[in-house]
Formats: sequence, C-alpha cells, structure tokens
Amino acid sequence: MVRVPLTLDERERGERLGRALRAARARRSIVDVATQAGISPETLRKIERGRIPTPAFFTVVAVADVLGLSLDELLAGLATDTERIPAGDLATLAR
Amino acid sequence: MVRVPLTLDERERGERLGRALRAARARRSIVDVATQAGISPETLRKIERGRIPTPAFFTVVAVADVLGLSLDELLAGLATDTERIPAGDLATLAR
DNA sequence: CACGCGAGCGGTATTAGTATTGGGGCATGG
DNA sequence: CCATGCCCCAATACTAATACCGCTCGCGTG
Repeated sequence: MVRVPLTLDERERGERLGRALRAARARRSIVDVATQAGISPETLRKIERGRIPTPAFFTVVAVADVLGLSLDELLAGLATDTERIPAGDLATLAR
Repeated sequence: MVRVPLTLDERERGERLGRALRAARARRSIVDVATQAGISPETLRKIERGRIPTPAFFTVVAVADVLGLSLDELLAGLATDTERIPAGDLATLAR
C-alpha cells in the first residue's frame, strides 16, 4: 500500500474546514481573499467547497491570516461544525 | 507551466517548520510521535528534515496536537527560527 | 572488545492527491 | 449591457504519503 485513498471521514473533515473558512470570509469575495492570501481563486474555492479535503498547511495558514482567524479557533470550530456557528453567520451561509 | 515548482523561500520555510517540530519533540522518538499522530514515521521524519516543504494541513495539526503544541505558537516560532528557541531547547537540539 | 539494539538518515519507487490555468456557464445588480 | 461573483470541467506539473532498502552512530551488555 503506497498511499491509501482518503476515507469518508477525512473528506467530511475537509468539508467542515471549507465551511468554516467560508463562514469567516462572510461577504468578502473569493478573488479578494485569494489574491491577498497569495493563492489562486480556484484553489480557495475548491477548499471552501471541500474539493480539496487535505489542503497544504501553509495554504490554510495564509487564508486564515487574511481572514484574521486564529488557527486554534479555526480548529476548535471544526469539531462541532454548525452548532458552533453563530446565527448571523448561518444566515450568511444560507444566502 | 501549470504548477510552478516550489521556490527556495518555500523550501526554507518548510525546513523551519521541520526544525520547530523536532525541537518540540525533544527526546521522544519519531516512531512514538508518528504512530500517536496517526501518520507513518517516514513522513514525520521527512517533514522534520524539510523534505516535505508543504505538508498537508491536518498532518501538521495531528503532529502539533500530539506534541501539545498550539498552532499559533508554532507559527510564531517560524518567523525568526533559532533566535526564538529558548537556550534549553537549543541544548537539546545540539545533543 | 565485539555484539546487537534503538534511533535516525538518505535513496528510490509508487500511487493519490494538490495547485494551477483556462475554458464555459448562470445568475444578479449597477 | 456588462461587470461581478460563483460554479463546474478538463488537463497538467508537481507534491504528499507510504514503504523498503542499507547505512551510520551512540549506548549498554555479555
């Protein structure tokens, strides 16, 4: 076995990370945040949509930095997903 | 070119991350930490040696968690490398 | 002393997956 | 209209993660 395919759990974890980042981005545009973070808008979009379940470490760091988000809070929000998202951000998410 | 090769800066950044993780591991063995973090010892060793300059986000998270290291302090230590390592850890490193 | 042992290192090989560019498509609002 | 913002698809270069091999070095033990 060389490199095992990602499990379902790992993919779901990636989706939670994406949702957390999208919620933090709120009303700013993908292009805005991506260029400021030094990555391509397509990559950010894929991360937010969970299409990149295990993004590179420094990529996540750069995005979180632009969003003014501490990595520790970001991780804390991953465990319990939606339950931890404030009502206001939920509305933003559903828009 | 679809995906440009990593720059020298990015590789050096990976080496700093590796050194920081190794310093945090201190006296514990690679195998011990790696298995506890759920990754292969080979991978952890390569990350510590800078051979994996941009490791996956959750891989770094798992290792930092096992080492009891906050991601925020880990990142803070990356900027200025050795100057920020306390004397005690430097001695450990040189051993 | 010689021996093995634990720990780590470098090389190579393999597959899964990331990051990126560029294309097109569909709304919404100035 | 046309810009903005988001989405999907395809192709491609490069990397992550894993595994196996042999090698080295320090340490304690017989």
